[in-house]
Amino acid sequence: MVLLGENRHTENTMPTIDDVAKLANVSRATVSRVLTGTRGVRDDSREAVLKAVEVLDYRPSFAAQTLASNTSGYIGMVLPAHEASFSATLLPRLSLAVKALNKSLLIQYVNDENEQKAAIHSLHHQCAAVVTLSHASSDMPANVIAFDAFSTKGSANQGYNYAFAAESACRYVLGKGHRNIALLVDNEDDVASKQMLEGYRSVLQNYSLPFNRQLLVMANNNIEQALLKLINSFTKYTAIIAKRDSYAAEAMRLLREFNIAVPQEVSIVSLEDSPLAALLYPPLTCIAYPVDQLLEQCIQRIQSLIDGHPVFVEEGKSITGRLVARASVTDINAM
Amino acid sequence: MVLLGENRHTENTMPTIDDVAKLANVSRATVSRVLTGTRGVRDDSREAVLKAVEVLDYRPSFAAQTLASNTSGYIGMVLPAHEASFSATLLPRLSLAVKALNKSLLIQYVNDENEQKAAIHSLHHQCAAVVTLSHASSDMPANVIAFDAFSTKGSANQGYNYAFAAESACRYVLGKGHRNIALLVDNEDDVASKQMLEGYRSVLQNYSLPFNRQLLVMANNNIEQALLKLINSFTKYTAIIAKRDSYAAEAMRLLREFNIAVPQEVSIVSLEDSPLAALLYPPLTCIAYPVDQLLEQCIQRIQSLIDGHPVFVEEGKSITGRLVARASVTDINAM
DNA sequence: TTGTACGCGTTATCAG
DNA sequence: CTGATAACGCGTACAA
Repeated sequence: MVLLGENRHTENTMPTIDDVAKLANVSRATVSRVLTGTRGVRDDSREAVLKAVEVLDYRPSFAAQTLASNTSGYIGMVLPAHEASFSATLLPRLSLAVKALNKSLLIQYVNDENEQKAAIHSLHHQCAAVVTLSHASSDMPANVIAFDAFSTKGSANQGYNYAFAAESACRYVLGKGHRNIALLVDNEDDVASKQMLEGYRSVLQNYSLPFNRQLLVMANNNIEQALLKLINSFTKYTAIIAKRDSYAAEAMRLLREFNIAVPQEVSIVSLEDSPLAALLYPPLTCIAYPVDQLLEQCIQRIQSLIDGHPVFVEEGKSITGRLVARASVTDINAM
Repeated sequence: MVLLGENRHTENTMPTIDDVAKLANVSRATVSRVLTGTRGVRDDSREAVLKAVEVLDYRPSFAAQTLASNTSGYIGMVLPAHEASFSATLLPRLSLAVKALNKSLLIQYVNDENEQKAAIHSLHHQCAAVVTLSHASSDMPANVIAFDAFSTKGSANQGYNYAFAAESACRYVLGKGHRNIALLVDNEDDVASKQMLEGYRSVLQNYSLPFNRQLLVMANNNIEQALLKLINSFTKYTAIIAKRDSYAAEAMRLLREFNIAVPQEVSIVSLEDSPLAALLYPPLTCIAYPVDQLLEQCIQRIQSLIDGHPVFVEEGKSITGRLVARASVTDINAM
């Protein structure tokens, strides 16, 4: 038997600002000043302080800082647990940005919408800003940012529009001669999924094509089952538009098991374009989700939330996905 | 004495424990007691407090709590940015566990080992525990946990042993008749990669097979280039053992481009088994990285760090990966 | 330029 | 069981 974690004899004497002050022969205030860089400090004092900091390996306490300054040092982030793979691409960059702002990233994963609301509620007091995935309800506190929907009450159509992306995907496969297009979304309540459906239907209407409810498949946290239902139905489809790469990947896997060739018999487009997309076989055509631009906007928003500046949003600049053509779509006309 | 609350007219003020106390006609202390459940409180007082909390939508400030209680409410986590996809599988579960412990998860991504050290250093004072990926140096503070290597100085062989996993993978493909096995690792300095190499060499020795340096390929953050070098060399190999699923996936992609069939011409095994593994074509055989067990150990360790209990680790129970046989390995003998 | 004193929201301590 | 009061570590007017 091995004993781990007997830290009782190591008295956790974390050095305080007073220790530094004492060692540098100055007052607490001076130490604080050189660390925060607020006011001018005489050079020798500054050096003495810095040296003392070095010697003691002193780090100011985040907690005490936020408490004293009345301005939270935290940026909160609440994420759906099932979005883990996606949020992973966000996290490193957001973490970096947050560090640049001299703040700390506080993260909480949630399983459903209720937990999400609760988490946001419990966090938004403690944080300078809290960003969350998927559209926030309209009654959210002022300092919560919905990552993919920045729309403030005044300005509509900001943020990413899944309807537009779905439209692009539709038109793309339609241009390749496909007329029976299945749509792969999350579930009934998901706002993005609703938007996708909207764009999908609008394009169908434009092309005077009928809407077949059988071709609308909702993952509902069990993409395999949902896909099996589609495959087993005798509905005809030659193209699939998936909300996520993982859905597309699962579709590929299943189709392969049923000896349905991609893209010869069924073409697939995704609205994500994660690293996964290029690794699949065949490589996945995407309307790429514009993480970079969204991220930049998000960071700007955080910035503005921190220092009170109002957000500056260019009106015409809506964010749209880029088409990344790969091999998962075939041209029916050319066959 | 009754002080009328004239502080309510500023809209941005979040309710404090004093507000609750006033509304419930008790003292701060009582409020704190019912909220933390430390001491018994008369029923009517308790109810009054709870009601007041409800009315004001009061949430205790994390910062103030950690400051006052001298026991940090944070669990820190520092992660390599390039491990994003992997850490994503960890985060949700860890977040949940942390919530259960009534603590908050503080995350920081880093780009290299120096940043990692700095981050750990800056965090470990503020946090009850900080967990990090990849092996921590031996001189780490007592409250940092290396997720995949729990070994304290005294006890060897705790945590996950990549050498053992690599051995398993080797023996597996050797059993399938492969004799020329390439090894795909991160880089020279990575401890896990070193372990893999160790296991690899030991098995080779066991089978009296020569070690060919050409078959050792290091990704060095550019897996594609590294793989190309292997492919372009005229070294013979019929099997590849990859540290990560993404490496294996990239290998599959590249081999396909060069018209090398997997698994007919080259078999592949990975030491990870992420969701990606089953989605690839052909599905990827793995020595599965035991996230679940590691996670459980990690959480126990955090627990023990929090409440000072020393943790008991059963000596014989070393954590090993499970073989998940899929289609990416072929039996040469049977061909 | 520097130091003093106070406040931030909470928990711990001690007295009733 | 409850209530005052003292920490906790730090920022910051205000005074020197």
